[in-house]
Amino acid sequence: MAHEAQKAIARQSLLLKSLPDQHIDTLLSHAIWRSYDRGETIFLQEEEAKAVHVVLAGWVKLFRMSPTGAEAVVSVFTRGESFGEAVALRNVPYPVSAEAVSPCEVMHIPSPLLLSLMKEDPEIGVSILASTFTHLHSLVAQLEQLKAQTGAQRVAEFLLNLCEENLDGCEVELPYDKMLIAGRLGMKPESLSRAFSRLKTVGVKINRNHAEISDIDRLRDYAESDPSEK
Amino acid sequence: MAHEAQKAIARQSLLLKSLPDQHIDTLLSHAIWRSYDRGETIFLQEEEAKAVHVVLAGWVKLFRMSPTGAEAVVSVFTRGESFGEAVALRNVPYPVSAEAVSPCEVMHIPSPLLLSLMKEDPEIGVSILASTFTHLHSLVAQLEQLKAQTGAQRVAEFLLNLCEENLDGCEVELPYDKMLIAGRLGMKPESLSRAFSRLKTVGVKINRNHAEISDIDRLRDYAESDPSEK
DNA sequence: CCCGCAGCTTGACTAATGTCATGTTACGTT
DNA sequence: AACGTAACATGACATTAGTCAAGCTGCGGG
Repeated sequence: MAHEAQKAIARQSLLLKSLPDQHIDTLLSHAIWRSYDRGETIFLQEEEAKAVHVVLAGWVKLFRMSPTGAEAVVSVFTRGESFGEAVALRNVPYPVSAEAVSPCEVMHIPSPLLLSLMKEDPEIGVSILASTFTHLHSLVAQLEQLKAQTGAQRVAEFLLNLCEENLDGCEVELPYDKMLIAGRLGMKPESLSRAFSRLKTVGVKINRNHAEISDIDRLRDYAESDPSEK
Repeated sequence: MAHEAQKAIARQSLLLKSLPDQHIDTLLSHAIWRSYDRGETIFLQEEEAKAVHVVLAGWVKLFRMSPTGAEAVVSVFTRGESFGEAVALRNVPYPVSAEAVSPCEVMHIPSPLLLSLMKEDPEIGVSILASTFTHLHSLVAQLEQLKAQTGAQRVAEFLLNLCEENLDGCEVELPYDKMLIAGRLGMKPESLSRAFSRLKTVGVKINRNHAEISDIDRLRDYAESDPSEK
C-alpha cells in the first residue's frame, strides 16, 4: 500500500498536477503501487501496454534492443516523471523496454481507468498530451544533440542540465552510474571517460560521482561551439 | 479553396481517418488550405502553435537549428501525414521549424476548433494521441538507429523502408534530394555519397534518383549486422 | 580480512565521419 | 546555345569514436 509521501509525489507529477483533486483521488485509489530492485524489468518492448507508469522514487531507463543486441537508451526517468502515456491509451505494444536502474517505487495507473475518466472529462486528455509532448520534445532535443554535437559536447550539456536542477550552481552529483550516462548520451563508457578528461580543459573536475564546474558560462560556450572550430 | 481530391486525401490521413464523418466535415470546412513553394517556411521554432498541419501534397521537413547554425532534420512528411498535434493543443511554442522542401499543399486545422471539438467528443483526443504516438515512435526508432548503426546501415534501412512502400520490390525512386536524405539520416552529403558507394558491395545501384536493389534480404542482413563484425 | 568482481580509466590501434578542396553534371535562365 | 548555380561525387586529410587489452579501485561476500 502507498505511503502518504508517495501519494504526495504522485500528485505533483507532471501527468497529474494540473488535474482537479477529485480525479487525482480516483486515480490514486485505483493505482497499483510496486517496488522494483535494481535491474528488474518493468515491461518489455512489444508487450501490450496496460498502464501508465509514474516514478515515485529511484531511476528507470527506457531502452531499445537493436537486432544485433546493442542497447540504445532512449530516456531515463526519476521521481515525479511518468512514461507510457500515449501507448497505454491506444492499446498498442510498447516501442521500448523499461528497467529499474536503482531500487524504485513506481505507481501504475491502469489504462482502462484513465480511458473511462477521459470520456467524462476531456481535460484528462490534455494532461496526457502534455506529458506526451514533453517526451516528444526531449526526444527531439536528443536527436539534435546526437546529430549536431560531439560526444564531449553532449556530456557538457548533460552537466549543464544537472546544474540547472541543483540550485547549488557549480557542484553536482552524477545521478546514476557512468555506464548509464554513456548509454543515455549515445557513446561507449570509454568515450565518456575521455570526454570527461577533455572537459578538464574547460574547468570541469570529476571525482567519483561528484562533478565540479569552475565556470558555467565557459562550459556553455564549449557545448554550443561549432565542433569544426575547435 | 480546396479541391475535392485534397479533401479526400485529408480524410484518409492518420489524424482524421478514425473520426466520425460528421466531425471530419466540421474540421474540413473550417480548415485553412494553402500552397507553399519549395524552401518556403511553414512555421518557425519558438513560434506559438495555432494549428495542426496536414500535408496533402509535396514534402515538408521539420528541423532544429542548433546554436551554431547546424541544422538537424527531425522528420520529413508527405501526403496524408500530419504534424504539430501535441504542440497545438497545448498552446506552447514549436520545438522545431517546418519548411516546404518541394512545392506543397498543406491543410491547417485551427487548434481552438480542435480543442472545442475535443470537449464534445473525447474520441478526438484519442485520434490526436494516435498521431502523436506515431511521431514518438518514429523518433525513438531514429534514436536507436543513430546510436546503434553506422551511416551506411542507416542508408540501407532507409532504402528498405522505401521498398516496403513501393510495391515494386527492388526498384525505387529516392523521394527527395540527397542533401535532405543525408540530413534526415544524420550525416553530411559527402558521407551519404560514400555510404551509397559501400552499398554497391551488397547489391545496391544508385543512378540519380533511382535505386536498384538486387537482393533485399542481403541488404537487410547488412543493415542489421553488428557494425563491429564487418 | 582478503578476495573477486564490476565499474571505471588509460593506452594503442582502427574504423567511421567530418572538413576542405576540386571537379563534374544537370538544369533553369537569359 | 551559353551561362551560372546548386547538387553531387571524389580525393586527401583531420577529428572523433569504437575496439581490444591491461590495469586500477572500491565494495560486498566469504
